[in-house]
Amino acid sequence: MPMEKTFNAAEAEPRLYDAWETAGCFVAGANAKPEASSYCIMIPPPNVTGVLHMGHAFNNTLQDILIRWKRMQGFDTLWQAGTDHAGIATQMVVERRLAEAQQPSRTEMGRDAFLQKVWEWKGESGGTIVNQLKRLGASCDWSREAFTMSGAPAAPEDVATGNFHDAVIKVFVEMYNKGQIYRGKRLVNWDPHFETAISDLEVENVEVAGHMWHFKYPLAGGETYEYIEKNEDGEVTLRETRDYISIATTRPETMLGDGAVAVHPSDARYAPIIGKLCEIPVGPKEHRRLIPIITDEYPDPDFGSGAVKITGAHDFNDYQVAKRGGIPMYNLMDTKAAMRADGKPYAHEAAIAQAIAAGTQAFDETMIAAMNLVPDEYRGLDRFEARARVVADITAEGLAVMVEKTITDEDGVEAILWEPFVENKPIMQPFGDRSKVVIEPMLTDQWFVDTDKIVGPALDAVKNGDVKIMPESGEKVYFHWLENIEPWCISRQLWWGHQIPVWYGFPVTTERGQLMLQGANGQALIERFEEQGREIDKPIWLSDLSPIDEEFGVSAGVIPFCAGDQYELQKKVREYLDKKLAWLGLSPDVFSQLAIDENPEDPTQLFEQGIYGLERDPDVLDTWFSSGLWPIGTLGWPEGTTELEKYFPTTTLVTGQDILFFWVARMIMMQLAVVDQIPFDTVYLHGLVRDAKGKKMSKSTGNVIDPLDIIDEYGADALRFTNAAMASLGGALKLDTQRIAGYRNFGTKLWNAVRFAEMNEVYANGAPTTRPDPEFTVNAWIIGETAKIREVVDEALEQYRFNDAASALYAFVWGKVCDWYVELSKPLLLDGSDAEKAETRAAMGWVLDQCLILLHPIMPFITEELWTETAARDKMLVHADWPTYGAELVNAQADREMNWVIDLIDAIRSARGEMHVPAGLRIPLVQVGLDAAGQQAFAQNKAMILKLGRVDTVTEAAEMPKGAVTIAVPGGSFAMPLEGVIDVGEEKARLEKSLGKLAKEIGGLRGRVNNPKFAASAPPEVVEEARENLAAREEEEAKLTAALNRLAEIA
RNA sequence: GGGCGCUUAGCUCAGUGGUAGAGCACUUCGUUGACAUCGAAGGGGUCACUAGUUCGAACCUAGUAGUGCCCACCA
Repeated sequence: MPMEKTFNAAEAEPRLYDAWETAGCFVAGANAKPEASSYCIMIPPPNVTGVLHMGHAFNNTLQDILIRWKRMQGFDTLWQAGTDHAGIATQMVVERRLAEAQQPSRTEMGRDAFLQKVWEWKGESGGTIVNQLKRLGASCDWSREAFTMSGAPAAPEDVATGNFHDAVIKVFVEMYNKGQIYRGKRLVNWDPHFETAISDLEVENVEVAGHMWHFKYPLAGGETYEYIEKNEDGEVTLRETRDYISIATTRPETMLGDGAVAVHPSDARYAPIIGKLCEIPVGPKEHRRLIPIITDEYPDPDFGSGAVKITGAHDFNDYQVAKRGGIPMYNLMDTKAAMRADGKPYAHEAAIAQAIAAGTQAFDETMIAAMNLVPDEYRGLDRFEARARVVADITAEGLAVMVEKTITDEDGVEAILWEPFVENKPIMQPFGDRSKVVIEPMLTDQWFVDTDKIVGPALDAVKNGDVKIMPESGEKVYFHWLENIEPWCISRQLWWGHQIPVWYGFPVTTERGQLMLQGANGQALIERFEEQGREIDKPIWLSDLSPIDEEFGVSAGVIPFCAGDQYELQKKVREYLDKKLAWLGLSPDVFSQLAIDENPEDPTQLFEQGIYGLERDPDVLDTWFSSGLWPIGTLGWPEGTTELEKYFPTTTLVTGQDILFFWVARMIMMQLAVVDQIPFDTVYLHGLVRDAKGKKMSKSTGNVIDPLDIIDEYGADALRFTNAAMASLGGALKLDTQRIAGYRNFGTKLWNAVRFAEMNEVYANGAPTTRPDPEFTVNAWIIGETAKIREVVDEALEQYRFNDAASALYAFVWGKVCDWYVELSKPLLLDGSDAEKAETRAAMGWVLDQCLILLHPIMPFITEELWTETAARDKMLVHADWPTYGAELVNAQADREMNWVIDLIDAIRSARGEMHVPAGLRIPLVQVGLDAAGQQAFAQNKAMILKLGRVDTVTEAAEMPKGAVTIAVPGGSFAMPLEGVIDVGEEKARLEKSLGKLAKEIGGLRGRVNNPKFAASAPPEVVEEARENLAAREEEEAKLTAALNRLAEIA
């Protein structure tokens, strides 16, 4: 049965993928040669709720090319598959689904029920992206599919195997114990939509139209001062008596939390009022807060008024100033970024704040955090509403700075108007990358990785070349970020994620003076002892903080106990109690009954619920903290698995440059911090896949290309080939469907070349097995060409130049095999001798097999189909041996001869075309003065030349016939006597055009060859090449000039 | 403000010192026994600009002009 004319991708792809998977072709170590070295790629885990987009398709195509290539080479390969739990993204999706289904909200159903829902959703949708990756042909080892939340408490066994959770927890505990993780109250980026802290990287700064308002902060007690402005020459430009200080702000609502006004110490304008108090011009008049005017290096005297209000709890700059100056930082907003409505009435709070500003009231962090300085009338307002209200109120009171404005009415009369000074200016505003709402700097307790402590080895690893980042520009970006790295906020106020393994105890004292450590639920440790009938003989004042508490990292009166499991936790609590009792001078024996329960009935439950009433930190870890452990976590760490032994450190990481900081840098840091090894040798970074015009794909623009639609329409191979062809190092990735169609056509071309072979009995005796030792030039030539291309492909892939590999294969298969070899073989296969037929069939079979092998990593489906359909094979193509032949297969003589033949056919065709010889017309050819090599080449390939040149007869002549079209070849000339068919003028024009081109080339070549400095400085082979080139051009020029002269004789 | 790129044919892009390339688009011709998802031929480029280095520059250096991305605290 003859083959179909085209490859049916839709039918074949699922069938082939299934066959590979069923046969276990992708499992770790499949097709590995004995003693093979390992080659491992970790998939960048897509979000478990995700669907495949073009970025995934591109990224995974490159990984698959590498892994299939290495697998065929016989390496012990592993492409580790898996998905990421994607904290915020997944929680967002599930919450939205609950809302759509009109089910109780997250907060209504509570943490456990909600997590149950998330796991259900994971079970439903988690397979989606995996199946989509399979459609792309990704040859991951799915039997090892990992998940970043596997092994977490409450993880249903059917949706997540493995134990990533333990690795994450273990790392947290180890880093905590090494002091690389700490907790503290810091100003962090707060996302009011998700009500969680986020890291710097999750903030997008966007320029938006904003306003800058200018307000007067009146000096306390009606004081005045001489305000003097001078120009550069020191001349006074303004002098007036002021009873206020002018402040500019883009965020008036934060004025409510001001702790001071700062000016630069060198700013003479404000020197008279340094240390005085001024009034925040908002809120009820009788309770206006007074704040000090201080100096700090931060304000720029040349910007605005030179005076800056300091709101430590709502601005990152102000935070630094406030810390330096001991200025209280009043938090104004709740978790939704609405103005706080809790706490005591404003009058009460303001009075305390007043005392603090006056220096008569001591304060600490906890006390400040509890205070609500939002005036009663603003409480509960959204921050933007509050802003409008504050502006309106200040303006109404006349405390806005006013400016003159000249207006002209209809009659051309000018009038001067005073209006509030509000500048319209673009400001950079921070937005949450997921929520898209304005991020609020918030003062909260969070967990941080002390990146300074672990960044060094990560920098060194790239600097000394242990880890290579490609393209190289990525290394510069990497260095720049790591050298200026900030602490990494890793706690998130979410529910979906790895809950932080820290339990808190509050050392407190009861009325009886005996309670020592309790959780938030009030369950008290001491009561447990009393239940057990043990009397405490004297009161224990454990609420007194001690060096012991410091040692355990007390923060805001809370003692954290970080532990990876219940035994550790019990031991830590016990250790704390023992030490504290000793410090108090009590016998540890008091708590001897606090025996560590080595064999609890249900340890998990005990652990999860906390022990002894301690409360577990409700927060979860940043998703990137866990994905930062992807390399070791998926290989089974902390167990010393054979996979870990074999595949770690992994080989290549292929990922988008947009997650260089999020993921790549952190993986390097964390792997080095945890196991003191680099996670991979090479990082291949690529850009964002864009549309044909270079625009970012987005739903709103409507230019999103769905890879699955592309696969449906053109097949996975076409998409993959396009991806490979786009993947130049550091190149732009513009996806054009026309291009995809072109590569689909390429597949069809290959298909039909094999179809031709099949029709010509190439596979009649089964699979092509051995490479023939060719007698005939055309076969020797194509075998040499194949050998060259194998070297090119390997070299390109070694250097991650996917586009070079793809375009070399394209040019070879289409341009050499199909356009020339198949055509040249036709006279041999159709009319040749038995020997010619047999050898050509064998050669063609071998060459096409090589094409399938070399193309397989890029186009796995169509090549596998052709491989298995043409003949019975020992192995599937996916496991075929990758060839190693090279230059030794190139036959220089055959090369020369075939190139001469090809050039001749080209010249005949070109002349025919330009002379408008009808395509169907067979013409006579005259050969003139051909040298021996030419004679031989012509004679040996005569049938091909006649067929492809559409020549019917060949004669020899001593001289060029008149009125003929001239074709100059090395070693002689040919003529096409076409009197009556051709136009003499046209031939003249053709020759002149060729001569013109030649003259230009010859001019350049002569200039070089005749320049003594060229001969002296250039490499000998370059000089030699130029000389040969010149000689050949000159020979051609002479022939064409002679032809032109002959034409002149006629005309 | 800092950093990193980019500028080559109508379009999208390769090309890192030695005769300017590909695909698509365009023009002409073609139902030649693998393929019209095809074949043959052809047109089309001061390699952004300027100045250097070099025997020789699209490529190296410096600057200029566009343009894109990342980072950044100017209230």
